[in-house]
Amino acid sequence: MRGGGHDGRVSAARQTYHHGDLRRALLEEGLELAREGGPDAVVLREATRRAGVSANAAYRHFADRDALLADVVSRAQAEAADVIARAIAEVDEFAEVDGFGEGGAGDPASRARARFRAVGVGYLRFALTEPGLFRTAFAVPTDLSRSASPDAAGAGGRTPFQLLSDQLDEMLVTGVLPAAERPGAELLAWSAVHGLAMLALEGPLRDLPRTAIDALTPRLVRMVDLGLGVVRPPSG
Amino acid sequence: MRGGGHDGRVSAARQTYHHGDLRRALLEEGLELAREGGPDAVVLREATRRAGVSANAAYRHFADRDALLADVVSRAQAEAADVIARAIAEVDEFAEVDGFGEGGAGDPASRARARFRAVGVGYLRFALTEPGLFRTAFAVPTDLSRSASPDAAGAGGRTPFQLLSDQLDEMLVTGVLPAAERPGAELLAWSAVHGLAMLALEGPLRDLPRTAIDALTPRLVRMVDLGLGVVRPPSG
DNA sequence: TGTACATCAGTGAACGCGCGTTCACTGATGTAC
DNA sequence: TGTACATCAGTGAACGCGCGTTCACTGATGTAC
Repeated sequence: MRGGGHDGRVSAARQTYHHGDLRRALLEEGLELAREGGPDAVVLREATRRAGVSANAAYRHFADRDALLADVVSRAQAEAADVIARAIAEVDEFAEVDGFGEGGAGDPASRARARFRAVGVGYLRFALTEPGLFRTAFAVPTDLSRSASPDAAGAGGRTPFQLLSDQLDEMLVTGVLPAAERPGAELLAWSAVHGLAMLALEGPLRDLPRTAIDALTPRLVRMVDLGLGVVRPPSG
Repeated sequence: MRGGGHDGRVSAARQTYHHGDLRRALLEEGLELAREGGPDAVVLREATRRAGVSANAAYRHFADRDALLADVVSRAQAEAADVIARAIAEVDEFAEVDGFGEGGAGDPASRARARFRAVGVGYLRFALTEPGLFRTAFAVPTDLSRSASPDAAGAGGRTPFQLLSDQLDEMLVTGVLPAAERPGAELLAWSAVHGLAMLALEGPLRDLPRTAIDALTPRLVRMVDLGLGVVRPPSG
């Protein structure tokens, strides 16, 4: 309520000459465009059109189109973090209800593994549920490094990368992950889930039915989990 | 020599009214454009410009821009297959020279593993050496399914996917890969290397030095190898 | 061997598209006195 | 409480860009007789 008398989304037909919160409105429209069509769909003119404002009004709030896109990327990353955090939380809830059965799903090591796998499951869930936002968050071709976007954090102020790091740390502490494998392990794990998402979204696997990808997900996170955790390689 | 008196690449200033082999020339220029700037850089007008021909001359040989791009994609995939096949061949050469030392690198199982890992090494080598072609071969966003491109085969008439399949079959035969893990294993392995390549090329890891990616490569293929090969998961 | 003619493979000009961005401007707001 | 004025946040029109694609055309080639 710090602004004027407006609250929330301002509809296309506005009364006042001044918009009141155009910056936020453009960001919101940009995010919606990204949701619908990925990063390339974040078009300045379309965002202003949807906000019911002239095309160049955007330049009062963003240096240029890339500045808007950079902010949209941050928001998309935050949404990804939320989905991943929720997947992790599901593991914990499940364990509390009936997870202490056979195999000892309740011990710290197993919990660490389950949470780690949940990061990958959440990542892929986000990719398949929100393909446009996913590509905006993690596959932006242009150079957006100038903005760096410190507010990319979603769940609990943590980025997707940090959520992944947290679980790897836990695996290290609980003895599931060899210390020698810890450095850079984020990138190895990230590569696997990112690759499946990209192949399914805009790669050669685009025509594969979504159920096939869903079936591959647990196998993929299992592969990463086990592949990272093996202490002594059998050969070479 | 079945055409006229021309041989190989025709230079920009050509003598005859008829080009002689414009289709091939446009394909070659298109491939070069892809090499320089990825799939988006495959621009019809630029290809004709470089071939020293008017813009619409292309329509005598390609239905539209996407038809040209589809053919370029096939060629890019063939180049990828060549690089991968070479990586596999290196393993064999290495084993013949001095590979029969400690650990038994010469036995069929180890050879199968080494060849399998070489597929990933070759894939990543291609991605980092020819980023433009790589993205053209494996990350084309548009829908190119109509062309299907049966001539995407490079080395020995095999596609990158087939080369990968071959090695997985060998792993199965030599007992390295459990039979239950074989179906769909291509996609799991492919995801890992594809993900690292995409993160490094146009994702959030774009600023990571190439040496860092090179250092990750052996760890990644090892992770996949071991993660796929574990028969009995320790938990859940 | 010569010639008429269909076909093929080019040309030059133009269209429409939608974009990002800039220009000179004007309506609304807030502040000093 | 009123007023002058700087500042802020919009407007409308236009520019230039490069693209894919279409149009009506023309030069070169090959083939039937």
